[in-house]
Amino acid sequence: MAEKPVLTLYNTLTRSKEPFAPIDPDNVRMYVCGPTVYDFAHIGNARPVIVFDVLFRLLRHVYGEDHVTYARNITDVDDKINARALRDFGKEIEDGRLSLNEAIRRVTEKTANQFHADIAALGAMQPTHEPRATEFVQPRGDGKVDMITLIERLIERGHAYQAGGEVLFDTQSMADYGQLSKRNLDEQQAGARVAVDAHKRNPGDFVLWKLSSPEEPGWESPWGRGRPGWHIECSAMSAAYLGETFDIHGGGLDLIFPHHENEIAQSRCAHGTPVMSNVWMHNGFLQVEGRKMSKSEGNFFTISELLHEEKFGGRKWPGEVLRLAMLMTHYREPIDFSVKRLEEAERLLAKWPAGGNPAEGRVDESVRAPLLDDLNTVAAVQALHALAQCANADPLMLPVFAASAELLGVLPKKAEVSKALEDSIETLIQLRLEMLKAKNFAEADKIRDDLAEKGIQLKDGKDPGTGERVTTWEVRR
RNA sequence: GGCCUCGUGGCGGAGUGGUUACGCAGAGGACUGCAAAUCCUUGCACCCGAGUUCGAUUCUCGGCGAGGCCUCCA
Repeated sequence: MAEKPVLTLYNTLTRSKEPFAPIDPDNVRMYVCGPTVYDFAHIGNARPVIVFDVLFRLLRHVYGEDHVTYARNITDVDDKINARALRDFGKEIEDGRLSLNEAIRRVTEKTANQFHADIAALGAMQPTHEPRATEFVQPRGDGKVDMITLIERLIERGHAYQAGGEVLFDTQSMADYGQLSKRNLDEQQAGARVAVDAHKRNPGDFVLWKLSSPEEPGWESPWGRGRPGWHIECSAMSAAYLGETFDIHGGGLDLIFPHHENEIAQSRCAHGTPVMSNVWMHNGFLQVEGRKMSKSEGNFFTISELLHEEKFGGRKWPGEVLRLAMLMTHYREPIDFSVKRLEEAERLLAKWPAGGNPAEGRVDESVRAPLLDDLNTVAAVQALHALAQCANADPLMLPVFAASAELLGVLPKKAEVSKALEDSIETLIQLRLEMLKAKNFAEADKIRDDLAEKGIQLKDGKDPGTGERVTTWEVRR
C-alpha cells in the first residue's frame, strides 16, 4: 500500500491546523449539519454544502471511495416548520381537510426536494447518509441511536433534569462545557443578554425536550407528548451513522455556539466519552455585494433564484459558475458574493476544456497539494487553470485536467449538440470557407455572426502543414 | 459589555523578517481580411500609528474599519 498523503485541517477545537489522522482509515467518518427544511435554501446555505462536498471528494480520493462515510442530516422538526405549515395550509387545517402533521409533511417534502435539486445543480455529490430528524425521535426498530433514548441516558447520568414542562441539559454538570467556543459561562453573564428563565438551574441550560400542546406536533415520550430541542437531533443521527466518536464535524461558523457546543455536551455526557468528533470545521460567512445578506437590504438570494431567475445582475447563473465562484475564496474566509466575482468565474470556466474523461487521468499534484493543506481551493483552482491551459495546448493532458477538475467538482460538461445541428454547422463552415476563398467577407461574416447568435463560436486556425485555414467550433457555455 | 475572525494592487487572492506569487480585468504587441481563441510584453499593493530589529507587508502593542457569536440565522 502506498504511503497516504498527509492531509492537514484547521480544527476549531484547537484553533490550529493539524495533520489529520482518522480513527479508522478504512472508514473515515464525517458529519455536516444540513438544512432545516422550512424554506428555499439561500446562497449562504450553499457554502457549507460545496465546501464539505470538496472535502468529501478529497477524503474519497485519499482513503478510497468505499472508505469514507459522509452523513448530512435534514432537520424536518422545528418550530419554524410548524409556523410555515400553518401559514401555507392554515385554511385546510382549520377546515379539517388536512392534519397539521400532513401539512408539515408537505412543507418538509417540498423544501427537501427543492434543496436536492438546488445543490445537485451546484455539483454536490449525494452524502452516504441523509437521515431525517423525524425518523430519529423515538426508539427505532433497527437499534440505531434515537433522541429519546439519548435524553433518558442524560437524565440517568445526572446531566439533565425536568422542569417547567421541559427536559433541560444541566450545563453545570459538565466540567469542561464551553471548550469549542472558548466560552466561560460565568463571564457570559456579564453581558446578561441571556434570558433568565425561572425554571432553569443555570441560564445557559438548554432544552432537550419540550411538551407540545394538543395542536402542536409531538411524539409520545416518558415525559409526555412533546418534541425535541434544537441540538439533540445531530447528537442522535451522528451517533446512529458514525458512532459515538468520529473524525470530522462540519458546519457554518454561526453554529459553533450554541449548536455545536451543545451537541458536544449532549453526546459526550450521554456516551461518557472524552471526545465527540476529533476535528471541528467551520466555514466562514457570506456577504452579498459587500453587505450582510438580509431580506431588508434587498440582497437576499436563494440558490434557485440565482439559477433560474434574472434577479442577480439581471441574469441567470449556471450552477458551475456559482460553485467555482465559491471555491475562489478559502472556506474559512468571509466571502463577498458579487456579480464581478461570478463573471470572473464564468470567464475561467469558459476557457477550460470540456469532454475529458476523469477516469483516464490522474489528479495532478499541483491541484492536490493545496487541497491537502486545509482545503486551499483558491490555490487549487489556480493550478487547475494552469492545467487547463496545458490541456488546451496538448490534448494528452486533457484526462489529467479532467481528473483534477473532478476532484473539485468543477469539470466542465460537454455541451449536448444534436447530430442534425452538428451537420448543419459543418455545412455552414464549408460554405463560409468557400466564401472566404472568394473574398466574400460580408457573407462569410454573416454566417459566423448567425452561428454566434445561436451560441456556436467559430475559431479559425491554420493547418500547420499546408497553411490552409481550418475552422473549428464549440458551444459557448 | 464579553468572546472570536479578518484588513495585500481596479477585482479575486497566495506568501514571506530582507530580493514582493498568481489569476481576472486594463494597456501594448504578434497572429487574422476583420473577429474569436491563443501567445508575448507590461503598469499597479501589502489600513494607520508606535515598538522590537541592521531591516517588517510579515512579529508585539494601540487605533481605525469590516464581519461573526453571545437572541434555535450556514
